[in-house]
Amino acid sequence: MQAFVGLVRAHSATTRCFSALLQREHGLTLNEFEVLLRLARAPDRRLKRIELVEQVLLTPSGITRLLDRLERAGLVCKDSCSSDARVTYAVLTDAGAEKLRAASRSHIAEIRTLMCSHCSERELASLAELLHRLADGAAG
Amino acid sequence: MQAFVGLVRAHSATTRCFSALLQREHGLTLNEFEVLLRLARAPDRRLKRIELVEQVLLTPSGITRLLDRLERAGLVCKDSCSSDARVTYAVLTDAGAEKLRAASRSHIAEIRTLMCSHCSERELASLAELLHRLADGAAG
DNA sequence: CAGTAGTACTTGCTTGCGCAATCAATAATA
DNA sequence: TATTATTGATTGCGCAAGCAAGTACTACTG
Repeated sequence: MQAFVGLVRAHSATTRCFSALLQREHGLTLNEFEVLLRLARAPDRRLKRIELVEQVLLTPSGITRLLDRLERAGLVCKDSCSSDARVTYAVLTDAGAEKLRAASRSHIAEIRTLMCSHCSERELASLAELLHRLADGAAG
Repeated sequence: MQAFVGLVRAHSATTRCFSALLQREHGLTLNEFEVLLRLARAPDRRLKRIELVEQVLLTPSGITRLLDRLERAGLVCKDSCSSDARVTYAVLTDAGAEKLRAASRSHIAEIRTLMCSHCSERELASLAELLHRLADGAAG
């Protein structure tokens, strides 16, 4: 129970920190940043929308709108699938990759500072492990 | 970094789980639930708005609106402060206390199930500790 | 082949919340 | 005592995201 309250608090505290910074400096949401990150790591820098839904834990409608915004900004573009006309891919553009690089610099530095200044390397590792277990438990 | 991604994922996964249930069964947001909880624990079941801002980690405007909703629902009422005319207290009503009791039953059970089924008692304790440290680090 | 499920997205509507600006009341300074 | 800061709370506005309903396509079943 305490753990859960901690989770909610830690999330809103850190999130507000980071998203304010991301927003101000690069005009990106945390979720948008994560989507760009996932795309950058994906083969051919492309993912189906439904894969993003699972990875970023938004609802389908959330993903649709998020990608709309990124597309309007030129950071991402759509592509269709030849084998299944229902699916549309999201593809990271060069501009998107560049944006991600720029945002990563300040953002990741910020995260490291905050996280590391309060926890040891070892603690962070176990924290990450526990959280992933929780996330999978709740979503899957 | 992994820890941070885990934090975001774990939060949105668990949060969506719980808040969907709370919403459906009791018409409460997670934040609303937390506010009711804090009020119930406070002396005289009353807190200044600013105290809630700190405890629940919303912005002042968020608290104002949240309390508006709770007030319309009759779960909370306002009270003014005799020594400082700027502050207004939020006071838990009997209906609010009753609502909290009802919601707690299912909600807390749900939380325990999810959390405990994936982590040991010991792990949860350290998780809670780490998260609180992070939250305080980011907010304070 | 129909016809029924099921899947991948999209769209309209609503909501909760943050930001910035504002007001009112108190504290601090001249 | 006047004036300026500071603090607690509220309000207008905008935005991200969830839900529910709808569209388009594919896969199963008789």
